[in-house]
Amino acid sequence: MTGTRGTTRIQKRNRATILEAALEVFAAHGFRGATVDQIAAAAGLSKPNLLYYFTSKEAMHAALLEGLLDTWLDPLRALDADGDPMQELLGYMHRKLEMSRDFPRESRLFANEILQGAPRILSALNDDLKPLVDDKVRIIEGWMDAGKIARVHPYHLIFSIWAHTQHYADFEVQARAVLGGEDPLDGAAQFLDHVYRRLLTP
Amino acid sequence: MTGTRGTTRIQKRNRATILEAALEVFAAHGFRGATVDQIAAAAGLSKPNLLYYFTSKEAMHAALLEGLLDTWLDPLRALDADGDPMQELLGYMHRKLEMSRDFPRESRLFANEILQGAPRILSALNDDLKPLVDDKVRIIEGWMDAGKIARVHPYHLIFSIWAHTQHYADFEVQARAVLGGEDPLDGAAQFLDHVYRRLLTP
DNA sequence: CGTGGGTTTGACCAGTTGGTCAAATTGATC
DNA sequence: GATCAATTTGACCAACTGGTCAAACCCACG
Repeated sequence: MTGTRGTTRIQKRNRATILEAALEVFAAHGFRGATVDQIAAAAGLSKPNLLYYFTSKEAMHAALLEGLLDTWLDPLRALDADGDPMQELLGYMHRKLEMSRDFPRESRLFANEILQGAPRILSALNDDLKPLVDDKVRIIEGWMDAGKIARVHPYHLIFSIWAHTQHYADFEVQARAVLGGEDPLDGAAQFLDHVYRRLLTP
Repeated sequence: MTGTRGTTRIQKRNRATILEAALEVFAAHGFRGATVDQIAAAAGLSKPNLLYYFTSKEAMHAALLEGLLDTWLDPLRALDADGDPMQELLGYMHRKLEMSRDFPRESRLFANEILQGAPRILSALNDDLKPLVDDKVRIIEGWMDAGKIARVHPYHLIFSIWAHTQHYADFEVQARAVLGGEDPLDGAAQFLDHVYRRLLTP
């Protein structure tokens, strides 16, 4: 496709188009539920053309997952040891909540992968996710030792934030049904702000 | 298969065996990711034999989902307006958490269905789930009005409990990776008890 | 023990799916 | 505008999938 030179303008455009379509379809139907034909239709390209840019359906899925975990963890990386503890933790929660609103398809893609046992990103969970969380937990424990925030199990605190934000993205249909059509995320920010403020106030 | 008489002993046994196998496979791979052959292998029966007891793959899935929502909501139904508010709400949370431990496959089956947009149980969410939640929310609001528990958004309080318990069941792989192999549910009960006690104490 | 319904299965089928390939078309560069 | 690589596609294939069916098998009951 490209001899020894870098990527073409066309390549760049088509790769992006394909990944956008693949995200849409994988998020809606899961890996096995998605078909290359569906992705091709969503991308407005022919099936053989997709397989000219990505060697397989697997490759498209892998390309999406590759960047995802990184993006997903960016808010946690931003947790600053030198900031105000309550502000930092609430800020982290709010950023994650914004991602639930802005990237629901990415959230579902991730959820699908974890639900199947994380076969394709288990190593990344151990190699990248765990060290990062361990690092941030140490910061949080420092804040607790200093009496800046109340003492709670720091790992479960993070799980709790993940649980909430993932739930509002992935289970939106259910929450919306219960609320009679109202957008669940409308009240979520205020509720969660209150929950964690109350939990962490010393 | 059975003329006019009731179900045979063999039927009862095989139906149960098949549903058990189907739950295992559907929970692990989702509806489209599961194959009838896989279920047959897991059940130790031949594929045509499965289709003798269930008219289609869809029918097996439907049979599983049918009872699931009911089972899933049993703990919420048990929420007693006449009980002690804090005890009732903490008890509900703990019962849900026990279900995460005891029925992780059912939890994943449910999660898969919701993730795909709840195509097969959306009507049940509106017809059964919503009225039940509405009813219990009224009870909770009564407790808040009476000053027995702190005032929080009651719907989001329920979402919060769902989010936590669903997370510990469906994202177990991730949480376990972060904890370095330790069972996430070990510390969950104590953490959540603390969270909701602190949140709801007036 | 035979008989009739309940049960099981090997062989089979049509539709779908991921992927291939040679040929055609397009685009950039001189 | 000639040339060659990059791009696109129609036709095709092998494997898989859900489902069918006639024939075989088993089991209770007389």
